[in-house]
Amino acid sequence: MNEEIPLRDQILETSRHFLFEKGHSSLSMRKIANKIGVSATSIYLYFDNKDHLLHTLIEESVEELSVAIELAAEEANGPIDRFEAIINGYVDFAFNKPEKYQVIYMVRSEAMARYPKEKFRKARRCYELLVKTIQEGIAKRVIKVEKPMVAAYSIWAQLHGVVSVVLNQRLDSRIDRKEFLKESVNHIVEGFLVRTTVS
Amino acid sequence: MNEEIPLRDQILETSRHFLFEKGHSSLSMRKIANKIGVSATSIYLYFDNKDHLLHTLIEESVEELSVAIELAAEEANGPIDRFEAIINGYVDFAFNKPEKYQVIYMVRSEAMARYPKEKFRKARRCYELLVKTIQEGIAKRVIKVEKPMVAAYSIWAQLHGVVSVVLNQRLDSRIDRKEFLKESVNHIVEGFLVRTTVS
Amino acid sequence: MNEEIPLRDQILETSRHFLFEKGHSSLSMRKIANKIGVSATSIYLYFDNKDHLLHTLIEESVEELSVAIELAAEEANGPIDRFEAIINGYVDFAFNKPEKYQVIYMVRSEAMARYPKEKFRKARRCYELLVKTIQEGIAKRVIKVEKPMVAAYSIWAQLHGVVSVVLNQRLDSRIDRKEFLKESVNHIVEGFLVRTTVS
Amino acid sequence: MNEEIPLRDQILETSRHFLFEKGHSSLSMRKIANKIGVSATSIYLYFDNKDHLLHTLIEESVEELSVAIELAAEEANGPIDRFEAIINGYVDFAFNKPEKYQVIYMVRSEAMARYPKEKFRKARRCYELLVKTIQEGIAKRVIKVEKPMVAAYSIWAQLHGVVSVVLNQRLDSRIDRKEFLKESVNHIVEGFLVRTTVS
DNA sequence: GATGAATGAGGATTCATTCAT
DNA sequence: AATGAATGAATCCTCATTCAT
Repeated sequence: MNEEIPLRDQILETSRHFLFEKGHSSLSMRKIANKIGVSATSIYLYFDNKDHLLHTLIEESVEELSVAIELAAEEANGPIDRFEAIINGYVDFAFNKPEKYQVIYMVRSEAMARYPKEKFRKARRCYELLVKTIQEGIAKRVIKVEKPMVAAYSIWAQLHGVVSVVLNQRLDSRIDRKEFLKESVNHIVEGFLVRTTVS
Repeated sequence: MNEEIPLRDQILETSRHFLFEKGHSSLSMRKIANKIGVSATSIYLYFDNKDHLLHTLIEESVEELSVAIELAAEEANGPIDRFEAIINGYVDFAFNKPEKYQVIYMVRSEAMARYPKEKFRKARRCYELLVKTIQEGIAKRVIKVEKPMVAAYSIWAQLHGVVSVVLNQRLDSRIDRKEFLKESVNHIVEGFLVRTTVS
Repeated sequence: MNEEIPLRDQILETSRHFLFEKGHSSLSMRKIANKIGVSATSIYLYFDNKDHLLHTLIEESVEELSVAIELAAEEANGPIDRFEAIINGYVDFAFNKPEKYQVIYMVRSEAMARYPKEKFRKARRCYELLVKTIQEGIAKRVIKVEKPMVAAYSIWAQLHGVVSVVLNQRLDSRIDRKEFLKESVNHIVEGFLVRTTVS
Repeated sequence: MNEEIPLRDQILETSRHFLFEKGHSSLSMRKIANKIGVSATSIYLYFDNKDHLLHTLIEESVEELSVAIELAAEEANGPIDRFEAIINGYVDFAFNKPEKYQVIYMVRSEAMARYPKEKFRKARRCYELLVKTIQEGIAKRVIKVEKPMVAAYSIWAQLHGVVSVVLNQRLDSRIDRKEFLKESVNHIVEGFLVRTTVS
């Protein structure tokens, strides 16, 4: 591999790759090391143990997703614009960096159980941004939602469902990915917006 | 464990339990056997190997979900009723038999790659029921959808997203499960129905 | 398999087949039973254990080889004729019933260590016939050998070497089996015979 | 065991020992490790798997036998001398390093089927040396053979038969090993040599 | 005669991790 | 900063054998 890239990053990158391609249970320290071309011991110079590696993976992905969404949101004007920016930011991240996106959801219970609770809060940052945006929309009467928190979580959950189906290749082969995605996101969003063009 | 229950069923039950609680990668033949209180060898009397066990698990869950949905659909009158029955059937199954529901999605790529393709088709049975129901609804002008197949898949994906969030305990603790679920399902469904009570 | 054949014989036959095709280490009671289409337990109705089965296998092969050679020897007139009959009997048995022949040599030390010593003596029956024949030949001045016992063993060993090479498929592909065999046997025998056609 | 000897060599040595004493089917990675006093895992630091270990064993034995014979052949003058040197080289190797000799023939079909074909060719090196020597002998009219290739293979097969009988302890206890060997080799060789001392 | 259910021991192999260098 | 050697525990799976029926 490219020798310019710091080993730590190579480890994270390779881990993500394995996780994405082969799933959690076939991620092994040795395989990572072999793929990179270093000794397995070297990984321990950067990560205390496998859990630490996995947690770092999650943490960095969550952080990157948060930043991506925040960046997208910043450029938006007005709540509707920002609302859509957040959703598109989420979907775009998922498809542009699927390996990083998957990490957030793939590493399940076992590793998660040992994941420091406080770091979960970070993950909520952009969720709270969504809640705030919805509340603004309500105030400006452009978004129609009863419970912003519930709506925000629901949107997130639905988006995740839609994105997962595509990324996990569970989509029926007769359906066009892009069309499916556009339609689905549209459907998720539309119910929340106040119809401006009533005849 | 209860000695009345056939060992084969105990194995399946225990496997599901492990899968649900600890995730795919910590499901081992030994652990299953130990939990039940039999030798690991005994499992091989009922299943050729771990793959066979996992595939049986998936197969039975898919079958049970299909039957549950079909049963719910049968009792319905008219496309809208049936549309809602299918969706409720799905959600109810997920919450009444979460371990069985999870199995369908949890056992990922590795094992799936070796899962006989023909059995996937069975899984589509209730998906096709949904498509047909939507098409009927369109014919009767009670459902408004451009591409029934895309819509059906989208609904399924969104439902799965919503259900997963709850089952995986990723829901914000301040949000009430039931409310979240009701609101979400409502939101997923409503966009498709032709508004009958327009003022 | 043919239901006419007694199970005991089917077991022996199948065992020989496995031994010949796959070697000693992949001969398992279950595989034998599966191949025949009975339960593994059934084998124990006819054989106390695996050792007993193997020993029976050896014993029957040795017996059959002995009988074959004795039969061949009986028909011969005079020591030279009988000498050649014995050798041809050995070689013919090896090639007509290779699976039975191989059994005699294939099942090695481990099982042999537990093989009742007295049964080894049986195996010597035709060896002693050879010794006696040689001695007769010496008496009649048609065979020229200093130590009949040594010669007999040597002949046997050389024949086994030659036969093994062919049966184990270790023969160079450019060499014709039959020619190799004929030449080799010829060479082994000829040194012992008194040249009758000396000018 | 001696701690001076590299583990890799100890593994090979111990494997040979097991193979020789107990036969192929009771050679297990664990047993090897236990005998040496290391963990079974350690073997995998030097050999990819059991096959690799077995193949290495064969390869090294074949190589050593080849070298031994070539060395013996080099010192000889003239084809007859060399002819005998080769044969003696073979027999001497078998008796001086019986464990290494046995390896060449003992590891049968199963493992052999996966043995890289190209390495078989190496094994033929000294066989071809024998062929060449016979051809030289024919040219110089000291060896009388019609088909050198066939003869070479036949000699090899007969030698192997004789050597095996002794090494496998199948020799009648009343027969002296050395005498048996000397007589046998003599008998194998003599037929090929042109009688120089005709009266 | 024959079997199904069950098991303890052992098979090869992989794993995360440690330690001395 | 990096590694080679080593390991205990775990993985799936197969084996010969037993026992009740």
